[in-house]
Amino acid sequence: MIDLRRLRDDPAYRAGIERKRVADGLIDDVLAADDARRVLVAEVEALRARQNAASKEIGRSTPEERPAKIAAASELKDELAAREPDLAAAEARARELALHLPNPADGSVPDGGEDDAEVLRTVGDEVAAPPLDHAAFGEAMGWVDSEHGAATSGSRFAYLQREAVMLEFALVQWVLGRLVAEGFVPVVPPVLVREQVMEEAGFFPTDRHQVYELPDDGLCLVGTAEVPLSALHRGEILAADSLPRRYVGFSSCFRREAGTYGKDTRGIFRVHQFDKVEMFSFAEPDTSWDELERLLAWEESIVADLGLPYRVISCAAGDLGPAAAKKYDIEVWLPSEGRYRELTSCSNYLDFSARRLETRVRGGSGTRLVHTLNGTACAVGRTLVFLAEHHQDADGSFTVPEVLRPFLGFDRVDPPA
RNA sequence: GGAGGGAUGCCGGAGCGGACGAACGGGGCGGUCUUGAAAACCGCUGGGACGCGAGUCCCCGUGGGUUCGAAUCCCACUCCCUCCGCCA
Repeated sequence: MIDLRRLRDDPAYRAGIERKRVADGLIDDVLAADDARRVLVAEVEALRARQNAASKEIGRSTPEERPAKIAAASELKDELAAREPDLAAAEARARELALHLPNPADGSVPDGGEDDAEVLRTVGDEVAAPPLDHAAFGEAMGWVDSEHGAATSGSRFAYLQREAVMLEFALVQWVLGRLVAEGFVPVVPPVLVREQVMEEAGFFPTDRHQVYELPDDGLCLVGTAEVPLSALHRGEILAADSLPRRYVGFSSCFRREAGTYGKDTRGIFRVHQFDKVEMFSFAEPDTSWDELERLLAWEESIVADLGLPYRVISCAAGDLGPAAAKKYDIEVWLPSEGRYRELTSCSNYLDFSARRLETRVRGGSGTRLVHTLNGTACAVGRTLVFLAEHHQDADGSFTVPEVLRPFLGFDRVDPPA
């Protein structure tokens, strides 16, 4: 949820929203709805004040005076009751419209869409493609069974098998261990959450089409651990000296991938269900930009230690999604496609989701909304995709990245005979 | 799944439908006293909306309802506890 007062008063704030390409007139509609709301708030509250005063007087009156005063208060009550539905309607409308406005893009974010990201740095070499692409390799190794996955659950589902499973848990162990050592609290969160949490975390209504819902129970399958992690301190006021609070969540993630027909259909690059280790920070408003850089640094070190060549981009305004004010993607070179593809990302939401979740900080200059940030520590499936190409040897075997070896009983995997 | 009990401020814990945003205790903050500290004593100590402001309004798990008036009565929901049943 955006800050309506700032939208009214701060032209830069409004400009940040406009850079995200919102529907024509939506901003003005929101402002108009909010103005209408405020007019009614003033009117209804004045009526309520009169009614409250009248009622209080009854309590102080003698029994003889009461009937007349009750009659008078009754009239005020009816007058109030006649206006209240208008206020409720105005509030609902203002909120409904405002929910569709995205968090403004930060000033440092480039203009444009998907193709306008700014490349910040490139690390490692753009190596040539190995004999097999990730999908063919996964099949050859007996790691990925998409055929039976599709038979059981439909397209974009797969059975992950054999060493790939061991690699998954090695990755998770390694990444969790590293981040716990940095002070992150490890969490296995619920993956089914209430619809309300989806809205408060900033995903509904804008991204609703990407989410699996279980209407009988009023629950949704999360697309990332970010959702339950952001709701962890819902309605709480955190002590300033307890920040930043950093959590690292492991969860399965479920995404409908609507609108991606025919895109990335090979292998497990893009599937409906995958596991992910996700970082999440609650930070003080004054230092959240530093926190974003820290998340990025952790992500880079993880990708680099896996031996993957990558580049860091700052996403353009139109590609940020509704909640992020700024987002870095780490894109890894995918040899079989001859281009960089997204592996991880991190974003600063500022107070956008904290406003709906009502998570605040107390201390210093009073009580303020916290800032929330999130970043991918390890998207397992996609990491396996890149490992399959970068650690595939000429003879069709697989070399285990150095950092994962302590968690596995083997250093390399030969192709099945 | 069945039967009961509960949810109040930072914490504990009161609260006959009318002066309750809320007694009392603890904690915290400030002050007096003291060479310093402790003790004692005094004061302060929730969040949010609207407004330039004075101020007004809302919040006692959540959402409705009854009433001139609800922390207090009614309904639904959520969560917690106890007992019974079932279960990986």
